[in-house]
Amino acid sequence: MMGYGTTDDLCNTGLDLELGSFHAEQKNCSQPDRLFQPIKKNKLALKYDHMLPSLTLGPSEEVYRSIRKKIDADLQPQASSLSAVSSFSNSSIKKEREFGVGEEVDVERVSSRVSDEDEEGSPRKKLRLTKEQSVILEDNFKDHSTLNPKQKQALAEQLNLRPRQVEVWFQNRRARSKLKQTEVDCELLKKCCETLTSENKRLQKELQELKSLKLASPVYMQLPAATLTMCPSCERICSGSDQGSSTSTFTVGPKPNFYNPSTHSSAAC
DNA sequence: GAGCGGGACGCACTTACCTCA
DNA sequence: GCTGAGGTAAGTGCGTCCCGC
Repeated sequence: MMGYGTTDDLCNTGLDLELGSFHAEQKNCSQPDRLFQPIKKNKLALKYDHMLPSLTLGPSEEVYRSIRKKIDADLQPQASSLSAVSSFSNSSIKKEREFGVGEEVDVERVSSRVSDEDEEGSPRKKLRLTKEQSVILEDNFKDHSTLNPKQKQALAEQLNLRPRQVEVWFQNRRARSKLKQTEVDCELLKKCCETLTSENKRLQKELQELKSLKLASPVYMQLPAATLTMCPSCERICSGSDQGSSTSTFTVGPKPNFYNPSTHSSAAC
């Protein structure tokens, strides 16, 4: 996202933090996605799918365990690295993942928002993505922070996850990214605020000094202000028209930082 | 062409689970 | 073993956009 300048850049030339542009970027990215319309499904059915009684043709938990044991023994060496290491902490959900990948993909084509909750309505369990899966997802996120349905599907197949899981991961990743960016923005604004505060104090002080100076010696104040410059190193105010002339300089103290870089020339001192 | 309903999608907020100190 | 904090996958509700009628 957008290039951030240094704190100094921001504070000296105006604030340009572009807060919120991440959002805009997201929106723009997501627009083309909608050109691709997947097969649609009734919204209500979608929303309450997980509450409907379900008929499954899968094995019971006990049967599953025995089958699982055998499959583990038979297929362990051939299992893909991704599916083998990625795991839910709950065996029943693990069953769903490892037995029904092909079916799940078909279901997801119909709806990307079907709950991952298993048919028995058991409480959700947490999937931990493997390091490899995370790395691949991160790589894809670097390329594009949003996915179109085709990309989602492809990635899901590559990672042996459900498209919904890929979608959720991207959503959460975008949220994390935004949060992180907000923190960075916040820090920048803080620093900027501090800089402006100190600058304000300094200017107030200078104003006070100039006011007292005006009262003390009104002579040089009769000169047009635009013709006055001050060298910060030697602390002398010079008339712009006769720079270099020692007769027209005024020494002011203690340390008024009254200096215009655009008109300043070190030769004036 | 305007209006409307529905689907898809993203985001904000929240919950629930897991890990670790 | 218990506990609280932090991380994160997943659920929910809402707003917006697009499309078909």
